[in-house]
Amino acid sequence: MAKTTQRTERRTDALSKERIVEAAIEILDKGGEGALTFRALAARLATGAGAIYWHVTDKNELLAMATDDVIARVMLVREAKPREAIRAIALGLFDAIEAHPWAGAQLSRAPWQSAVGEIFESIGSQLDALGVAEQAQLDVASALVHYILGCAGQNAANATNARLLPPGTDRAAFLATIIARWTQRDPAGFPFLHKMASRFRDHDDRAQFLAGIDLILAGAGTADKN
Amino acid sequence: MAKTTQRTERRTDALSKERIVEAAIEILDKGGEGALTFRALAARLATGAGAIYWHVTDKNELLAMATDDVIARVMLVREAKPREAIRAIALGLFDAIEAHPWAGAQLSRAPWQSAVGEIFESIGSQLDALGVAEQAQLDVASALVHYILGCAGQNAANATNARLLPPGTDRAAFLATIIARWTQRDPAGFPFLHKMASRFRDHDDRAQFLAGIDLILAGAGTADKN
DNA sequence: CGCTAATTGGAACGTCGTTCCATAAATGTC
DNA sequence: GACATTTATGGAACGACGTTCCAATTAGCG
Repeated sequence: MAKTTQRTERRTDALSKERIVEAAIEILDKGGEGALTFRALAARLATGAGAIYWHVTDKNELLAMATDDVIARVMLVREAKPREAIRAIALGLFDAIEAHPWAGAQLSRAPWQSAVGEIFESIGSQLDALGVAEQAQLDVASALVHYILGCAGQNAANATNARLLPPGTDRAAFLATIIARWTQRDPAGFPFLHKMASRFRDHDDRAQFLAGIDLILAGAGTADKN
Repeated sequence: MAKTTQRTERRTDALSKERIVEAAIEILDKGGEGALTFRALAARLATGAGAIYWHVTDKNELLAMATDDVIARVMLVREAKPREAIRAIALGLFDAIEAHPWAGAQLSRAPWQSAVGEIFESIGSQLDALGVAEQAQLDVASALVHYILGCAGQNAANATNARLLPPGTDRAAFLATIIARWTQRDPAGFPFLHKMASRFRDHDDRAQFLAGIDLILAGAGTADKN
């Protein structure tokens, strides 16, 4: 018996799921979501498109694996205080999605990905220690995850737009354009947007993201504990 | 002078932005996002693809207009109490997205759409009356909108999956499958998901969505006013 | 070495968004 | 009413994509 089931590498440059995902992430980071093509991937790996399909079933699977890969690196947070742990997880996700916007788009588009399961678990498992009643834990975890996914989608869209805009355009000008477009049709009909326009322009995305997390945690009745 | 700039209809079945958007919505509602094609649209309108491009610049624009159209019908809420107004807007959006899942996907993918501006305004303009401090209004409105967009994307994904699954599959089985897939890799590593699995299965999406809204409003310090 | 199964690379298929263009219909001008 | 001009139409054609197919190559094994 004792079949040597041991997998020996065919050759050093052999294709594998890992190498394919790695190359896909590089392409996505450099060129954005639209740049990931089986042809581009095949060119970068110096092979044909058909060979890739031997290791990967789908473009969906490929995107899912790339996203899981990028997100998993961030979920390793170990903070003692539950409140800080949740904030650290959230901020880690925010930074990861800012670095890899395509992953944000993928998360909000396919919320049943295993990465979302890990996010759910990481956040939810802190709620006990935070003092959230067991009855409310699902609601709180779900609200946090949905809020994070919403921000993820928005960040991804921002990055995509930034890629399409002339490179010199800065963020303030971009936001001003958006608000102008929103309010131009009926200037009197958008008092709130007008009131907020200035604050909108020079706000810090990251700080505002965190403010949303704190808002939800505060709503869970954990304002001044932990 | 007095040029008769008055537009007279070319003929009764003439193409127009309105008719195109209307047909697009019908296709999207019946067949989902993947069914909207310029060819399918041309067939339904009994014309050619090129003719559509005379009225519409892009598929993006088409999807944006369809989404704006479907969302605008919902933003007309007029409630006296600000808290109830926000809840009514949110629930209206939830129902609209459940009826037109493709619109949810589009919203979370393109958050600078004018529909999002209207959502922002509708919600934000209630915060004064709700007693939210002006300094916090942007944070609260932003958290609400992002949460809603996150749920929108998730609902859209659910609907798409439901379309792909065998028609008999019910929601409980689907959720059980997801959770099983999430937790199978390392059963001991996902205590929270296991603890929540049963509650996950038979929860009411709409109620949970509203719970998230209330959570954020509670965090804004408006728990027992209005 | 020779056999089988795993793996490769590239051609080919069908579909999509979009562009192009030769018409046709409405409008403006005399 | 006839002609020129703008507005609008519909279908052919282009290039890119995801995916499938398959002949050729290579690794493992007796």
